[in-house]
Amino acid sequence: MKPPKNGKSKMERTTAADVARAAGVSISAVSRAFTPNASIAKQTKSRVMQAATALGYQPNPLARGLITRRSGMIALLMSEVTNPFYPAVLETFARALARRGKRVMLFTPGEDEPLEGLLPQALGYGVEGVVITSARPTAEMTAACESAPVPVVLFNRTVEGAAISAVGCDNEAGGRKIADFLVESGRKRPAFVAGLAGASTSLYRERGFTAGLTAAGLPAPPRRVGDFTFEGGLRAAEELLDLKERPDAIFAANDIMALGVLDGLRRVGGLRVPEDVWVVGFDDIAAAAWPSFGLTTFRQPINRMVAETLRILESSDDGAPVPPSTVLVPGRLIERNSTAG
Amino acid sequence: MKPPKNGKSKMERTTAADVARAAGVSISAVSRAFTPNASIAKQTKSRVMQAATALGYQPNPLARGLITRRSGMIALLMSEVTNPFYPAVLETFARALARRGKRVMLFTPGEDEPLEGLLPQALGYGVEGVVITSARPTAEMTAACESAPVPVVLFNRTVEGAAISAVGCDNEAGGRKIADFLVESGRKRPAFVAGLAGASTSLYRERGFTAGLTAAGLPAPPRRVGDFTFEGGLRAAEELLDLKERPDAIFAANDIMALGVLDGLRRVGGLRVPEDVWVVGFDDIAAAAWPSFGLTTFRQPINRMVAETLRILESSDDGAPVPPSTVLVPGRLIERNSTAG
DNA sequence: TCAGAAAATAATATCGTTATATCAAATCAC
DNA sequence: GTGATTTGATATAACGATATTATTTTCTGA
Repeated sequence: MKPPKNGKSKMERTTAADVARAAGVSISAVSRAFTPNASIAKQTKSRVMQAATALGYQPNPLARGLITRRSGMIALLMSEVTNPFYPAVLETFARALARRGKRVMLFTPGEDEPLEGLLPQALGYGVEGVVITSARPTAEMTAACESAPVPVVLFNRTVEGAAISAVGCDNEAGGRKIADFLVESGRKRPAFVAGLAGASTSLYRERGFTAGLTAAGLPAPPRRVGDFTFEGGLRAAEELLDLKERPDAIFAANDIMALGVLDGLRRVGGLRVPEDVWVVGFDDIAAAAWPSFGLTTFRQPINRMVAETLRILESSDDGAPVPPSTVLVPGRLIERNSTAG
Repeated sequence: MKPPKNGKSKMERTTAADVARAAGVSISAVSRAFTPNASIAKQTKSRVMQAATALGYQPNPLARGLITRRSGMIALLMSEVTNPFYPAVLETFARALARRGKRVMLFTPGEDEPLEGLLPQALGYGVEGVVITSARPTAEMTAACESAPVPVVLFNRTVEGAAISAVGCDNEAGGRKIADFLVESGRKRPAFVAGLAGASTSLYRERGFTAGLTAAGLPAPPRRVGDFTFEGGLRAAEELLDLKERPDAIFAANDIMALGVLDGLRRVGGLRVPEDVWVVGFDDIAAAAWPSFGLTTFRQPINRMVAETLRILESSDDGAPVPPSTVLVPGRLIERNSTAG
């Protein structure tokens, strides 16, 4: 049994009152010392701060949040944590917020918990903003978002006609760019692998892709659904190989499916990439750059997307509601070995 | 401009007082209605609940947490979110906690933010427990953990001699098992790729591995450091190929490095796996099962590890401190195509 | 020097809940 | 039917901070 380092092992929390007593000032002074731009004399502030650090004091976010309605937390509603794109998003958010002294509170629905319940819960915690990623908002949810007392931003998805801010990559332009790239490189029979039905990202990427192909005089591409998963992509590739006219290029709506497609073509179909078939993805996750894959893909600029999201969240910081805005940041095509442009 | 759906667009939060008024009872009654095992008449409770759902009331976790010291949140301290093993852990925790009505609060250090600062912050939010994963606790931090007013559990790592609970896979047994497997299959020159220096997981896995080899009369394996990253594994593979005696099997301390090793052997070294060299990893992340890799690996039973962690966190639910315990759950070897046992 | 403005401090109300003490009513034993 | 015991409800005091208002001190300029 070693003695505890300082007198109190299960330490009582030190409160503002303790600091005030130690510094010989009022509690209000302590509060003001910790409030930026508050009216306080330099000398008083330094005395308070000194006492505070000596006692290891820092304001209790709960108590502060109760009255200010600001908890220093941003809620992140995320349901598909296993697609590597989203952990990357999560990390970027966490780091960017940490830099501002804020924290991420993660809300993931349980097994068959509906997403709707999460928003009120998050609001109950007094979060200062809500970011919804990788979850298809339902109609009720849309309404709830619109009347939420804090800014809500959809990340990497949009809801047509709803008054909710959204930040994303320009998916349609991305799809178009990929189509143009394939057409210019002489591909004749491109195919498409979609994600989940109803997902706005998959939808817009397909729209741009198809538009590009038809603009070049090619027919609308054959399509399969891959559910945004590796296994789904693999299955889709197998199915596309059974077509009368085998595709000479496959664009999958996200990278993880594209990797599945690649593996399906090589391991199951016995084909070579890119000699026999080209493969293109969307996202630019880390695995896309691994030598085994060398996946050509459309990079989503996560950093900028996160920065724009935070900008929107902070733009109504003083409570004044701002009109919802939609921001589309441009991405770019990263060519690797799965194509030979 | 469409009118808001219900009377109040930026709705005032409905408080316990509102519900009390509506139900014709005191505020205390409302509180007791929401407290399990509280002394309240069935009839009163149902009347309160009815009014509550009608008004869309639910207790404010902040206010509740302020006085009860229980916020319904578990803090997760995580620094390496990009190794796919950890998002899987994160998701498992989030789902398991959601099932109990609790939430995950994620604390990720900023760029060069020290880990020490996170623990006090988390405690300030009144979290009911802290799980530390993928972060090497320093000495100060260890002390802070020991005197924390809520249970702290190290997930997938241990600190020797510290009075902190820890949950992990039996890393030493895993390393031993892999050594035995390689030896029995006739491998003569196994090598090892370590993670970060000082990481307990890498250390124990290596210890078991080396013990198994020496028990079979083989020399201690040549080793390289791979920093727990794909690129590190790739580099380590290149270096191991330059040895006078080329290894005929490589065990990497985690899967992501093992995949890097695999790719390095194939793409850079021009070797075949498993014909020329065997590769074994540790974790069993999703990518290990992809056809391109087919990585033989030691599966960490995430579900059981999470369950044990929560059990420890909850065991001192009533405030009574419980002695720290260390739980090692067994994993198992998953054989795939990167070995030919 | 002094009135008036500005700045710094202090005192008190408040955020929304639960804990505690108190009291009234209902139940029980004999 | 009385006194002891349980049950249900209420009122009030926390929890730990900030907002607001009131007060004091310091500064400014004629």
